[in-house]
Amino acid sequence: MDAGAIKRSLEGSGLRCTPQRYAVMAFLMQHNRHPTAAEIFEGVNRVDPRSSRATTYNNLRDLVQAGLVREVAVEGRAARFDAKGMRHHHFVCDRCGNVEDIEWYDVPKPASGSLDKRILRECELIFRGFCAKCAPRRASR
Amino acid sequence: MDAGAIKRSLEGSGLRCTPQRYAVMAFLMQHNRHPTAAEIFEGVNRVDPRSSRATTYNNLRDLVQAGLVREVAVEGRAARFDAKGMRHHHFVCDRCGNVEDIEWYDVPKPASGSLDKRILRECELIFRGFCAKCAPRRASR
DNA sequence: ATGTCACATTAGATATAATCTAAACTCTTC
DNA sequence: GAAGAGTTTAGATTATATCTAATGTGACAT
Repeated sequence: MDAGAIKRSLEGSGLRCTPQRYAVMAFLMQHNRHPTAAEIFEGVNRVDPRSSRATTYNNLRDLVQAGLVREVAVEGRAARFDAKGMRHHHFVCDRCGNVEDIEWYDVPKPASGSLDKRILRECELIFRGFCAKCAPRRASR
Repeated sequence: MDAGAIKRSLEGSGLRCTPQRYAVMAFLMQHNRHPTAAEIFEGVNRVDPRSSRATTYNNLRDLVQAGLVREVAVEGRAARFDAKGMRHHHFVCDRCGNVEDIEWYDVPKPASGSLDKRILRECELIFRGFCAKCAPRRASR
């Protein structure tokens, strides 16, 4: 996705394309490592248009509300974010905590009885285990 | 699960059955609402044997390590916990943030190609949408 | 071109969640 | 009853996120 496309998707969601907001979005699209807010803040400021912490958080909130970014559900302290490109599931490493993408495939819905009156919007799979880097060393813990 | 069973499962995992630790475990077994650490702390102290915050966190960590308790993966600030009884999936309400259980059913594993060198231990589904209480009011947001 | 208004950004203060520290306590075993 | 591993404690500290109030910015009607 190029610069114009990011701009259009922001404006299509009723958000101005400010340098700070653009930078957050662009950073997320280049990194599919599911960075934390702190990493995004740092990464965005390593380039140039210095953005404050509050702005980074504001923009992440706005982007999530606009549906352009997803907050990834993982246990652990800091929230992690993910540009909503291709759908995918997540793999969380028990040892190093990294979150990786797993190719998307459809998941069977629960029986309508167990859903009850709930309205289902989406679902996501979380796998756990050892990532490729940690698997060989899994003895130490 | 009665008092003796909790005691036995703690000791079976090499953990002493202290009043504070017992209380955390018992609280989690009575509430399948996936309380946060703060709620557990409060709930445990509402009864009696006053337990400090650090102890509550220590015990939660120990119980998770022993495999008796699961830390639930949800986005949002505070970690949530879950006594590992029957397996189940989770439903997170977009509006009120509550986490509810969905009856367990088996989930197809990813193609071994997309797993690569990773070692898979378990997987969990997270559904999102509106819970039964919020579904009728879903317009306001 | 300029006044205005909604939207954005900022630094720093504040709130919230989790962990650390060092001392004290409590079993169990000898 | 001394010793040692494991546990608990209050309070300090760190990490993460949000709030505040002032300022900046751009679109648009006049």
